[in-house]
Amino acid sequence: MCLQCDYESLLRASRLDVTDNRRRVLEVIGNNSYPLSAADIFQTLQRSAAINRVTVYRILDLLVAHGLVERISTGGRAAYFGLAPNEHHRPHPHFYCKRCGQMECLNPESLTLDSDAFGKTFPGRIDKVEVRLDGICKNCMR
Amino acid sequence: MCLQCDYESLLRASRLDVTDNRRRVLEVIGNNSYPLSAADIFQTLQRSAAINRVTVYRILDLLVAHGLVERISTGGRAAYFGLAPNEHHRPHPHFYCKRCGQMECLNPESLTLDSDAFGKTFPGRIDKVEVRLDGICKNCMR
DNA sequence: CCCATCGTGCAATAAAGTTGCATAGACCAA
DNA sequence: TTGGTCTATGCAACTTTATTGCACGATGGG
Ligand SMILES: [Mn+2]
Ligand SMILES: [Mn+2]
Ligand SMILES: [Zn+2]
Ligand SMILES: [Zn+2]
Repeated sequence: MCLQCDYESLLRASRLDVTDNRRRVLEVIGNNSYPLSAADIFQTLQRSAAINRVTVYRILDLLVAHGLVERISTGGRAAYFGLAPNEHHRPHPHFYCKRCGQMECLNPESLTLDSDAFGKTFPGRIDKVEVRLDGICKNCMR
Repeated sequence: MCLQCDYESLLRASRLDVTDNRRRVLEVIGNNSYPLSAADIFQTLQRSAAINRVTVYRILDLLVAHGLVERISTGGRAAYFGLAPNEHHRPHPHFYCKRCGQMECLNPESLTLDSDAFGKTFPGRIDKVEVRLDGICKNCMR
């Protein structure tokens, strides 16, 4: 959940036309405290007003391409989506429960790694560093 | 590439019957210096002797379940497979080139993170830590 | 008004992986 | 040897997740 983010402004800052659907997709992602799958987002949106599944995928691609949303891989098949790191959100690792499929955001301090130093010596372009822990969450443990 | 691994012994040590197909799948994975997709593995195997696509998937599942092979996620849709960490192979991060789809194994020292300490305080079970860098590889850069 | 562009919907398609079912060989007990 | 059971494999069908092609309506500038 991002209380400091104004989603319309975020869209405009990326020079994207603000449409209802784009704002709604970004809101669902930004108002949630953990990343969601495209199916989750689609279902949530459907509850308030009709939207097409393909439109959701296209908007997700768009928001990822413009750096507003981050595509996060899971140990499973579907991608998850969360707000991309920005001034209010530092990059952080995620935990993925392979039993219930819920993803958790971990504290940015909890696991640190010095990728800047590594990037200096790497002979390619690094766009993103993803740290994911897989396992069974607290709820699914008992 | 693992020069120290005897694939038949690895299978037997996991109490798996040694079949031609299982040995061949494990060999393709172990003899390669970077992780491969199921499709890559299937194609490679086809070149030496016929095998069914489904058999490859089933063997991969089996080897992953027994901890001989590691399933590695990419920024894309298909999973990649590499030898699981063992006494000869320390866990290490990977780099995934989103242009050519090639995955590289990075040096275990290159990016370190203290997940043991974190695990102590986490109220769930952590089975695996995956660190992946996404970007464009040296070859695709120019 | 005309035209171009854009956002969206809907149907079809694609990519990656999974499931159901049949069969052939291995193994074992009688 | 026979009969029974189990396992690995193959093949077809299917599922899940995502993408593409095409149509259409809204918008906005000349
Ligand atoms: Mn997060
Ligand atoms: Mn590796
Ligand atoms: Zn769970
Ligand atoms: Zn490349």
